[in-house]
Amino acid sequence: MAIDPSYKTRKVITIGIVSELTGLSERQIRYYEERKLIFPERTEGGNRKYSFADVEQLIEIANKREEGIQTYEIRQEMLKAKEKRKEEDRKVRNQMLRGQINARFGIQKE
Amino acid sequence: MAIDPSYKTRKVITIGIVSELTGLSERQIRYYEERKLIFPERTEGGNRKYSFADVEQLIEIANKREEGIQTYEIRQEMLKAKEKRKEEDRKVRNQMLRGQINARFGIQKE
DNA sequence: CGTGTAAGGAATTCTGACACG
DNA sequence: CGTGTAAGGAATTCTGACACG
Repeated sequence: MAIDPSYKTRKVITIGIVSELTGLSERQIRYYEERKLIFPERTEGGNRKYSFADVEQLIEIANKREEGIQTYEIRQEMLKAKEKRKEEDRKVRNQMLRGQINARFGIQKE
Repeated sequence: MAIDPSYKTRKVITIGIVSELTGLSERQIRYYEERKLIFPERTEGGNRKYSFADVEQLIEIANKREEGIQTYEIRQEMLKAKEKRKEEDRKVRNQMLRGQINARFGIQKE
């Protein structure tokens, strides 16, 4: 969740390729960045770099746009989903912590 | 083995990024292609596109070059390894075929 | 053999703006 | 709001060649 240089999340694809992969115009892709729906990295020279995860994200955005959903709403949904993931993460951490405690001090029934 | 548009094998990375990822110069990367050690695709405009698998391949090549192995030898090793994979594949297919036959006509012991 | 480099040109990408709506 | 486009410039990539070794 912090150090993940995997194939899916490494930002290595230039905008032209992303355009081909998604069917979106470069204009659209840049605009969705402006609306904070996507967050490419940059090369030294300033060119955008995307990951496969970004490509998938863009395809989802394209689908929602086709349904007439506005970028602002899409952003709200994304933020909501992010909160949800955080909540899930918190629960898992608690579970694990509980597990650690039980392992050390024995299992208290009830 | 034929239709695999996965993150690992999709050719989507330009040579500049590959250079950063591998630590090799663009000159070296192009030369290894000339020596048939790597096979990028091309954009419409003629620019090279590599996959993550290519990047890994290049790193292996770089390691072997550091050991002083010549590109010709590296190519020979690659071809040998490829033959080996084909052989393995052939065996697996035979196993599966045998399985099919047994499933239909019963298992002949000995 | 393997790699660096300068050369000239072409493909790619960038930003800010105008347009339409 | 979301997208197209022309504009000018900068970053990226391409090929073929010369150099060294």
